Amino acid sequence: MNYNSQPTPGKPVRGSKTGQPIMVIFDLLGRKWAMGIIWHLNNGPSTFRALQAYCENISPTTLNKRIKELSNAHLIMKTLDGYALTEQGKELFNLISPLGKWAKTWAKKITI
Amino acid sequence: MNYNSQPTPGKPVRGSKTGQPIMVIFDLLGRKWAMGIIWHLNNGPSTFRALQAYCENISPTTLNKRIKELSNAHLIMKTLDGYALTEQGKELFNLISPLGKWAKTWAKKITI
DNA sequence: TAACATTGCTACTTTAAATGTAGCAATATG
DNA sequence: CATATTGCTACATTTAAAGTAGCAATGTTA
Repeated sequence: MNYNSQPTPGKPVRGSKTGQPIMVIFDLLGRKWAMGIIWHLNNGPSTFRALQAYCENISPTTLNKRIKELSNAHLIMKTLDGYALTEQGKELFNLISPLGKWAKTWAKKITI
Repeated sequence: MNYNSQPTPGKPVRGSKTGQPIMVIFDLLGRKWAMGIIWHLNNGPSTFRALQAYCENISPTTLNKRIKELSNAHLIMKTLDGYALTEQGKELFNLISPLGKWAKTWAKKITI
């Protein structure tokens, strides 16, 4: 089986030979720093180096890969001010943003 | 820098030296198959082998790691009927479930 | 305008994560 | 008792991510 390194709807990804959209998104977001990048960019456009600084330990190699993948997926784009969320990226952020509040209560419950 | 393999609130994870809950969640869910497992378990309890079958190419090694991590995070648990979502796992599913519908429209827009 | 700083990378090596395959002990089923 | 199923573990291989160095392009300062 041959999986594309760029998760694309309609093409096989890990978890779905038919490329079900939700599985494509899980594959895309389930890569290191992908959600963190989207989370951060909601604060406004950011340069490559600023993103690197935000994602404390990300290597430029990995950051560059995530940027390309998320750009290909039309979730982020390059602007004169740096990388920024697209309209679709903002939509996605709005969907995952409730996780922030939930995570805090979750953290309290599971921490001894 | 030494990161725990089990993302834990309050302990450093990739992306947050202080272990901010949202970063812990991103680290936990941003591992292969983690979200897929939660997604699938919302349909009801599932055995180890059934989960393997659902996550078409997951190796038992990786599945076992994800199960342990998600169990430690109190998102899934073992029951007499197999692995199942905890109450917190159900809460998390409810937060990520809108992604399913959104992913479909996203897929249409980005597919040529 | 020459020197220095910043940005957005690429190249390369090392380390960690995931995959693939085999197989075994425990329990259930015929 | 034989066979099947389940829940793994062990181990080798492959892939992804991290870590580090550095360079070309552009901007900034003296």
